[in-house]
Amino acid sequence: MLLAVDFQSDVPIYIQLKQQIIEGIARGRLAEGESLPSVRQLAQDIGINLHTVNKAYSLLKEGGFIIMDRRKGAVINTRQAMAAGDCREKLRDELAPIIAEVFCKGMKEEELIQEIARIYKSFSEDGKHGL
Amino acid sequence: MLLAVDFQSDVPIYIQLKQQIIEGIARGRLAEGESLPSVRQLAQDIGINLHTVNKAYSLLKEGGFIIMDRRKGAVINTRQAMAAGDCREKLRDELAPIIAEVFCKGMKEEELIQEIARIYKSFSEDGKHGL
DNA sequence: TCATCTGTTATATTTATACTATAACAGATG
DNA sequence: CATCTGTTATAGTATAAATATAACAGATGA
Repeated sequence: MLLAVDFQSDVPIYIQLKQQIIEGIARGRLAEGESLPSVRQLAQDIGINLHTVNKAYSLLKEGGFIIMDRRKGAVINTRQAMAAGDCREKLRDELAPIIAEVFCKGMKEEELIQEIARIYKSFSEDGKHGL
Repeated sequence: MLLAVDFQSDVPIYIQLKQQIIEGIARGRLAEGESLPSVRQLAQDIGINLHTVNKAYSLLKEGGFIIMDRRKGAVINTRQAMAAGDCREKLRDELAPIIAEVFCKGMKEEELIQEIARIYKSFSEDGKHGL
């Protein structure tokens, strides 16, 4: 899978990597059991330091998205393992400021939900091919 | 309106202020035409530097949420007519990583939309009292 | 066995951002 | 005229991001 890092972004590189890999899993481009490049390889490919990649992998491991295997490297975990833990509260804290802003800007509930549904479906439909 | 700053949070103080004020507008606790405290007053109340408050106000002004008036200070702006196209793209960029994560964790579309609707309604219902 | 790859850890440095501190200026207020 | 306002400038400190090297133990394949 191709990872594109924006060095001008105010989003830290290790966060960009983490997000893109999670999106890759959601879209089925990274299937369960598949291996990610080694921290050194990926760092070299992108042109960044291996510690930056390692930080992204550590977050993914912490979130249950990957498992570190001494032989196979970073392996995409099972969906069941990813589902562990409740994410509702974290989700609300992340969404509230975003929704408040578009609410003030006059976006209607139906428009917002339509936008959400569109993003969600973009994952589930891509996933059909990957799984 | 009461502003509660979490000094332990990894979210910068000026972002917390901005978000809470936008939420205050969304919930109708800050009505159109109402004035916010002066940067010096608010900074003293919270116990932070006036520049931190000023940064939050600058972002709110930039986003069209308030208007700086030499006499009345920071005044809550009239509900903005949404610049639809511009807002949508930013919205998608912010939502995609969040939705990808809960998608991987197995949250169904209906659950997600229900959660979104709940947050949205919490604004529109609070707004009934304020407006 | 041995060279090579792996993740992991440690330490140090540079850079950027967040926050604070102090000061000053121009416009508005009473 | 003293006092408040937002705004700007400058400088300092603290923390986080990213880099640069280095080393270690486990695993791999020749």
